[in-house]
Amino acid sequence: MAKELAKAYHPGEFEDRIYQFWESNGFFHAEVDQNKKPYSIMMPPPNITGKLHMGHALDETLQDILIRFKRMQGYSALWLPGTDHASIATEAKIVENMRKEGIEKEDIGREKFLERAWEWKREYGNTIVEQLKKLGSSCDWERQRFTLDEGCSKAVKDVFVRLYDKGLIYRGERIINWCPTCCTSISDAEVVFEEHNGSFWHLRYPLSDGSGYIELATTRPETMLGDTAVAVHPDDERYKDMVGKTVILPLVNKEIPIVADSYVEQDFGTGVVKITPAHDPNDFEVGLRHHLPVINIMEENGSINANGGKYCGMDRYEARKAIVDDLEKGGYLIKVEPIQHNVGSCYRCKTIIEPRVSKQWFVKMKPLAEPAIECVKSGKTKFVPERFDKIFYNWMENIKDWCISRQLWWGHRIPVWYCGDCGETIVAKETPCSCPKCGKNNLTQDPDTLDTWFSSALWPFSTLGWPEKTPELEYFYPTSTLVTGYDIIFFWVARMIFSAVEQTGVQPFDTVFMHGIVRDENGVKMSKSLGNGIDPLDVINEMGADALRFFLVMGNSPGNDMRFVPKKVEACRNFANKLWNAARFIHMNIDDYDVKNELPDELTIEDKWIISTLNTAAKEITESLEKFELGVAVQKIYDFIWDCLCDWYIELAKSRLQSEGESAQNARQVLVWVMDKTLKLLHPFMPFITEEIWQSMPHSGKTIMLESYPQYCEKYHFPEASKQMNAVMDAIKAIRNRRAEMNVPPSRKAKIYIATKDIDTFKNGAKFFLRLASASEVNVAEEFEIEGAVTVVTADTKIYIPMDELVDKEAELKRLDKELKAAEKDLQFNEKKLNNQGFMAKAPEKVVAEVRANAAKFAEKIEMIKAAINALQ
RNA sequence: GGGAGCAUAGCUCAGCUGGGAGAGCAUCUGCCUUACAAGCAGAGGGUCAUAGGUUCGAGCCCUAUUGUUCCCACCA
Repeated sequence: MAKELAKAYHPGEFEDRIYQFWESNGFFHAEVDQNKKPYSIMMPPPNITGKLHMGHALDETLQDILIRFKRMQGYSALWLPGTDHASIATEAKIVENMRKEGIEKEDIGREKFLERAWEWKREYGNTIVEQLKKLGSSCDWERQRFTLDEGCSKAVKDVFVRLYDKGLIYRGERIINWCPTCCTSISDAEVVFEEHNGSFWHLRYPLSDGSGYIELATTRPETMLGDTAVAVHPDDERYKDMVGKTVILPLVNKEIPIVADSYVEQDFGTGVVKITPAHDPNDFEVGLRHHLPVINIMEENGSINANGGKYCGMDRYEARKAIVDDLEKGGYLIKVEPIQHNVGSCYRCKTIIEPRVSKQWFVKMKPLAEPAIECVKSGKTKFVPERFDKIFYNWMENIKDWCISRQLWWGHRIPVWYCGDCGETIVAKETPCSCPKCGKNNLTQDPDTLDTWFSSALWPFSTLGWPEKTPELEYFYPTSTLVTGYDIIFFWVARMIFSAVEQTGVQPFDTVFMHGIVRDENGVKMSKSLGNGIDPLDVINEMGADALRFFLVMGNSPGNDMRFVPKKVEACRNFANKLWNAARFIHMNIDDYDVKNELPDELTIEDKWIISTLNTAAKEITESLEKFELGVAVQKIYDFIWDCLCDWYIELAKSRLQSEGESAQNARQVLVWVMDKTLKLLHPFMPFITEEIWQSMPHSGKTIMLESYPQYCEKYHFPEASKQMNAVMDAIKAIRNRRAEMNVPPSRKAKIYIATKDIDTFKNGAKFFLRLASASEVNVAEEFEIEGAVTVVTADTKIYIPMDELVDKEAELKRLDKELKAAEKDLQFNEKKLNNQGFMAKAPEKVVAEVRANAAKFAEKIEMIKAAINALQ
């Protein structure tokens, strides 16, 4: 570690070195330790295909702040990192790469494909992890996990079998969302609805008995190939007579019935709906109610299949065109209306999804949802901010069964085998050698894999060794806090809750700390397609990780979105620079001396003031952190460092430091002590700079990150000294203010006369006026008789500055009069309250006392101003 | 259709359980005061969206309204 600090703050020169120092010393590692309380966070595993973006940076920063804070508070703080195999995204990536070589995945087969995938994972899967380190993330890398590693696989199989045995996993022909590009089913949560400008084709289907037509409208005319009925509302007078009749399906020339179903809205369109059970979720339901055949007309890639007759082989949109043409030619098309409607597309590839009946595996959600809701209702898991529990309830209460099978190869393969001989279905954790029913070994495993979120849903406990009862699971589980964005409540948070409650019987985490999205400077969501994303690594290179981290929590409240504003990052960098220079100042003063990091026996008023202020700050910062008010905490520490420590205490200390002897030595010690505590308070937010400075200061211990977090301490509470110091500071500010108003440069010193009842305080503080209020000489007494002076009044003082040539008696009187009026208004405000019986009777005593004190303060000030006016006249 | 958030200084946003409104940036004034011009000392700037209500007291709690963003459901 560097002993001396470089002349300017250049984070790039030490951040990597410090990270290595921490990591190589194992400071991030957390152990089961019965002498400590556990605190645990499971990192939301980023996709192995991912690249660090601002969203990660925010998420990681928040977690790191919490974990460093708790670690310093003495907890055994585990932050377990890992990555997600991201089935669809990764498989798409591999397929894409193979295509460049002219290979399709079917060409090489499942095994070879998986070999490639694992190879890809080995090569690129850790990229994002390495990037996380740049942020200073203090995770326990020794415990890093992967959602497709052996332990996770074991947990996944275990859960699958348990749920199956309980009847909560079933296989069935259902209508699911099909992505023709990814060629797999996806869950409801993975469908994104967007408004599209489409067309509403009005068609006429002729009645079989030749008595006329029935008119209906559709946005997807190609699906008519799979129509198996036409539906009207049972109460609809217009069509009452037609129910029970049949129509001839145009182009297909098939007779299909007209059924009555209350699903149809009479007022929408023509009040008639064509029913295509195989390709529309609502129609599927209608079909079930009326026992209609289900005709699948589509291939996996979205083209029309053999059931589509002459349209077979055409892409769905090509077929749409052809069918509309043919309908028109046949006289079946009445009109085409433009319509705006919502169309679902695949969250990953944006392809318009196709509802399609197919055989898939599902998790029965109702029985799982109820205990999960209860888990949050009872407060076992709390959302921060609270409002997110409503979103959670709403989703959970209306949840449909979860389609978990994916027609992909990269992922957890479904642990189900089918017997080729007797048709038995075997669900097992281990590959069975033979069919338990017929004894033959003609078994084939289900080719599908599971939804990625099925394995991430187990993350809080699968990472700790579940289903084994490991010491880690025992100690760290349930985990303490989950930090994540509100955008994945459904995908992940909700699924972790119901999975944990079902499998482990307890909540997966005590608190869910939600954050928002990082938008660009104009409030637009950052996205690859818009190219408005900002690379956190670029920001780190330019401003430092500490500045980026600080920015990400400053002025941000839980659950709210934020904007990335470069100017603000710069302000945070400037703050780091400020601290850096404060440290350099201290070095300048201590390097030639032997200075201990402990408080001297004798403390001056300014020492007591800064110690007391720091003490209060420590209390408030801790409280804010415990309430997840990180933005508030960071503001407090910013104010303390910049305003209290740098702008005041260091300035106040300068005169003492220039002297020799004990007084200077005491000042050095206080500076070192205060800096030490300050660095610790700041460390969770700005880990790098605090370590770098801390190492350069007198200290014991190996690293600041394992030091204890400053706590409020009664013996550092000095209310009286603080009050006195504040009186002096008020007077200094008032003088500066007055001089600035009169445009007097600081170089122009002047004598000052302080009239006050508190002579001791101001005689004591006289030296501060010399340096900080441009005084050439300070006189303190109860009263002065001075002609033609500039007068400054505070609650405790009346100060005369004889600067004859600057004194304009008229202007001075005017100014004093203005101040008098202001003070009188203040007094009135407080007196009004004191005269208010309701206030006196009902307001808390503390508030009343405060108002009383204020009234007295302003009354005194008024007297001072009046006296000053008299003296001037 | 259901639900949620937001509306505070010119801009971007804080304001924790109700006790006379804050920060950063921007603007203006004066300063190289030997840690820091990535700085120092000052200044200006707000009917806290609107209208009611509760309360001794409301930016904060309640009701309604307007504007805005988002989530869920879904329109054949």
